Amino acid sequence: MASKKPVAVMRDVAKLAGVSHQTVSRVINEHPNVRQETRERVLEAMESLDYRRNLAARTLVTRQSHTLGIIGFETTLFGPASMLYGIEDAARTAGYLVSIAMVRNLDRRPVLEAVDRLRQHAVDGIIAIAPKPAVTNSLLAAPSDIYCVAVGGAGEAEAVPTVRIDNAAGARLATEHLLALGHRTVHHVAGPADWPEAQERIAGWRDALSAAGAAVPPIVPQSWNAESGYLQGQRLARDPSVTAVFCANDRIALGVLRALHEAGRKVPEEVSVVGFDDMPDSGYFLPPLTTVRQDFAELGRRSLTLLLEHMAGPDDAVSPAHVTVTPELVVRGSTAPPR
Amino acid sequence: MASKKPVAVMRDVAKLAGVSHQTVSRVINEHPNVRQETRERVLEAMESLDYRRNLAARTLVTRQSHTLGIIGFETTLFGPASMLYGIEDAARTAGYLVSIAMVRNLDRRPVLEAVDRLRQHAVDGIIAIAPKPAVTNSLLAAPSDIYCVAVGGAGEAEAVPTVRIDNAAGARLATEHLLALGHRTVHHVAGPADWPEAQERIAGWRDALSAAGAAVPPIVPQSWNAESGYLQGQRLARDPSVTAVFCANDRIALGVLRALHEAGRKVPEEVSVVGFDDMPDSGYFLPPLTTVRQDFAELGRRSLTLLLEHMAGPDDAVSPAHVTVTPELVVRGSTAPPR
DNA sequence: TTCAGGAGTGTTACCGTTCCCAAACGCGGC
DNA sequence: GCCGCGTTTGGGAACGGTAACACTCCTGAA
Repeated sequence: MASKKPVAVMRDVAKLAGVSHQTVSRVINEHPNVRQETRERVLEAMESLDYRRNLAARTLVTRQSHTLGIIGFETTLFGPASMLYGIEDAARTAGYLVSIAMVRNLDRRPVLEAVDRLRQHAVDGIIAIAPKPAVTNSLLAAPSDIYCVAVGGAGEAEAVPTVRIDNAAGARLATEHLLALGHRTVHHVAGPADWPEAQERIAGWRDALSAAGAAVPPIVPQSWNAESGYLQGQRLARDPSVTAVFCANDRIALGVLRALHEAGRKVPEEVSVVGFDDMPDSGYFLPPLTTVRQDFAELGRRSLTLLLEHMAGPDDAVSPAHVTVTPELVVRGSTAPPR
Repeated sequence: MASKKPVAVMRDVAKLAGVSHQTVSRVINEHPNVRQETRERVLEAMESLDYRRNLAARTLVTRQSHTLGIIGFETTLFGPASMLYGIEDAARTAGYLVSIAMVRNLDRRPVLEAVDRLRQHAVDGIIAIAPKPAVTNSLLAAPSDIYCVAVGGAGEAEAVPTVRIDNAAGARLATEHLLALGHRTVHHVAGPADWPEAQERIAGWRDALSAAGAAVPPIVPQSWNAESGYLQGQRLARDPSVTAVFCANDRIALGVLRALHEAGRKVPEEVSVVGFDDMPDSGYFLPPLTTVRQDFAELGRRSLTLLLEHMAGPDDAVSPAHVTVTPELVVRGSTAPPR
């Protein structure tokens, strides 16, 4: 075998180029005061030795790992996964590596443990994809020498900078679309009561109904998944006065569609349905789902920008502490005027 | 403000405990030769100073970062995202942090760049979630001092250790289920031709048909998404002899279901449909989808185990270089005997 | 001619660990 | 009482970078 590889270090490069290691350091850090000729000689030496700098050594002295930490929850779902993707993409171009620390539940303990784990690995900043108050609060309790940003959450007055979409506006968009089609009111299948995002969507829906003078049907907040949509859909299907349903996300909408179908109520002829998220295949539901599109990847990118700005100089406050992205209505085949 | 925090280092702990830094090091590394009383004194000092060791310094000298790298592709999809989740979970309990490097396409260049990026950050090993030959080949071209494992791919004789599911067996399961219901043959909507997993599913499907003496209909490999399922579904819907369709994944199946529905062909009464993957909401399709379940998280966990074993001692070859997980048929409402 | 100042380079210290080796200590056997 | 040996402890030297500072040139103004 003998796949000996005497990994080249800075001294080797320096020796080969006939300069001091400090000059090599200056070259890789693009320090201006290096003669062009010297620089080239060093670069050549680096090339021929296949040199790459030891980031651990650099981190040790600079206290910057050029690594960002992400705290994630249920990142198997499309939304969180896309945010992760967006963050990683932006981080890469900004010269950062991304490390992940997932939490199984959103209690204080696991979140703090995750922060701690990332901190030991000297991450320069943390983005939390876990939009519940418990998480942002835990973030606040984290050591203050580390920069944190939360993405996808809600809450106005959080002390932690946040990137979020305007859930209320999205819900209004959906509700107004249905009202404009001529529905007398719009029912809502809400997300879990303890998620701010679900609350904001409820608020937006309620606002739109009130503004139009429409009745506000009761809601029964449950879960984000298709099953809870199915269960609530069965209830709604039994009520002949229901002609329009706004679902807190696309998965719930999928369950509602199935319940309506099984009850023999045609969509969109008898009942219109709107979702939220615009998952990859929502356009292939039966019927293709009208929904509110969230640009998750954009959310991820924005959160990274926000984090980097805060890291650069927290006092500058270049961008506001809370960034809001506006969602967009995508009209497909699941909505129509009432008969 | 003045949130000064003179982070405690090993020397501080040593001083407080009245020992040398070396003894502190022995305590945190659980070296046996430390007197019980001394150990306790040191632990107490660590506690009171809120000491945590500087991993960069440790990495510098041990050349082990206790970080694992993951190369991912399209990790917004449920499958890859779940594998990532499974890997992270297992890595955490094994004491590793996970860093991710995503690639936008599977050419050699981006993959090698990803390897390089991870290597600079001194990861101890790499798991590639990107099951195409181009990737595993690139992995082989990577510097040999780093351990690599591929997950979710196919290929028997790869030089890179692999964890995969038995796609052929899964496809056979699906096909045999349909044949057992009484269908004369089974049509297949395949995945992209250049994915080994798609090829294996084709092979399994073909095997099952041949074994039963059934005709083997032609296939038109396309993509993994609902759209391509929809397009192919429209073609199949026009052919009245089609009574059973096996789809290469659940998303394709969703598209096929929509095409059949639009063509007025009832599922499962007129046509049976089977998917592959068992995505979270497949049970709420119209009708609920019979499918082949892949345990993605398990795949992730296994790949981590394999990697750790190889890192511990490549010669031992504790477990075989290629681990195969068996999928499972989940029967729901989209399959029935032909009329 | 002298001197200030900046560009280009080298010298040395230091970041916080772990590793290597030696020293101090305790203990049983001669 | 002394020696050999194993346990416990400490003192340096790495590890591979960056930061601070000093030193040489060279230029241009006084």
